[in-house]
Amino acid sequence: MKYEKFQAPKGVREYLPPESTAFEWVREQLISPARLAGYQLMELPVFEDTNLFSRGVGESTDVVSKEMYTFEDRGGRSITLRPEGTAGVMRAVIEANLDRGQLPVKVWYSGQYFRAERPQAGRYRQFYQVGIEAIGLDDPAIDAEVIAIADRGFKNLGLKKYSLQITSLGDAASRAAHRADLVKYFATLSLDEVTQARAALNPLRLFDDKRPEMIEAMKSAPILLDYLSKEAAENFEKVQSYLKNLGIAFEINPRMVRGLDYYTGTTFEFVHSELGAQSGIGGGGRYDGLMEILGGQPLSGIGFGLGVDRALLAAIAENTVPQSAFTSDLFIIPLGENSRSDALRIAEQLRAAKIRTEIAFGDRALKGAMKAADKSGARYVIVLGDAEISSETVELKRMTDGSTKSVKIAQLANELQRALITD
RNA sequence: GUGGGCGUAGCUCAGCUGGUAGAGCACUCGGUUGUGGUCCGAGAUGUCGCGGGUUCGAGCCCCGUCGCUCACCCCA
Repeated sequence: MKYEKFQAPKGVREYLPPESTAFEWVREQLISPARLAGYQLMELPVFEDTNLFSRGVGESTDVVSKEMYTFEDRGGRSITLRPEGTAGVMRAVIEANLDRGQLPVKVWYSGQYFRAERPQAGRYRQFYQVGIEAIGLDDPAIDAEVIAIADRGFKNLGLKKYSLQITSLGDAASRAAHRADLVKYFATLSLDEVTQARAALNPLRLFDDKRPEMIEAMKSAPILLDYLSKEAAENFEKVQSYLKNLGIAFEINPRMVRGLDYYTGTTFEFVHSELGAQSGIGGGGRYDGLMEILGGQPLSGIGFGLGVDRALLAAIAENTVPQSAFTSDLFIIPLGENSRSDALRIAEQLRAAKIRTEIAFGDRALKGAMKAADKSGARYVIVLGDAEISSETVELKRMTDGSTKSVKIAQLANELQRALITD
């Protein structure tokens, strides 16, 4: 009787050895700048009350209207697997009253997110993001710092073929004035029903329409940047000057539209040129009303989410991933049943001394075990048989040149530590 | 959700106009008794994604299904 095999659910991306090493590296490079800037970890649930997202992210977004993994739990609650990170962070900050303490609240997070889309290059149903949020202060210098942290993450990866686009969605007054004129402008166009519906939900979305005739039609549409209030315009100017001073290249893209409704003010996106259709490797922006909408104080915040999967694809495309598979310092080959126990004990002691140690398991011939040691990339090898155990001495073999040296087992840790430094 | 391409050994793939499967790499063992990387030799492995149909006969044709992939859409 043979059992049927299982497959991973559709659209999930898994990282197995040896590739997982690269994934781990990318994630670390992306988030380390945030740690260095004083952002602290927030570890949150992957599922939340469905309303948190429909209210926070916005009903008009595709993310909420057709991409959420929503189900009822055993208590009859409507639960949704998180499609993005910011709403959950806000909920936790409000719930724990972190916004009553010193501001800004600076946090980072990392984990998987879920959207029920058709899978594609760089687009998965479960994907990984790292992100940060700086909550509670509306200071353009924070905007610049947040962008700089994201940019440093990509620089850490060695990426070059990416660009930063920024714009400002202004404050409430700016958007209201613009929206009125935009709707008037749409009336002069003959839009099909679907497009009209999108425009009704969020007029800005038409700027993202990729059909040639729409791109043409939107060319003379009023631009939000021209409607910024004096204060919003000044803020945006400051952000730009800070970025210039930081030496971070950017271009202003007044037609940029983000997929989440909560964005206001400074908004940005990192785009990589070698990734095909799914080119966004990260993005974020300020969200003035989000916290209040979610039942908290009317505080502003800004943050970003960076795509770990896509950043990895970008690093692969630019060939910047280091070849750093795990290699051990010492490979122990026990010969015969008697030496197994000693091999385990010696390995344990060496690891306690931070020496990376592997053991050849199973009943392989010595030749096969040596081969395994060689392939593992181990720098030294010892064979442990009856003779070695009774003499308490092993031949420490250096794999690079095959040379050996007699070493007392008790002295192995010291000897290896010395040898590994001078090598 | 819509459309195109694909699905053969662990991996990369070949398999001509239908006649019941191969290569390279990897893997295991060996080249005399306890020392790797080269070389030589030997060996194991597939319900040809799954289900149904056409046919004397299907990996090759048809339908369905699952998955992968690319694009639309959308976004990380």
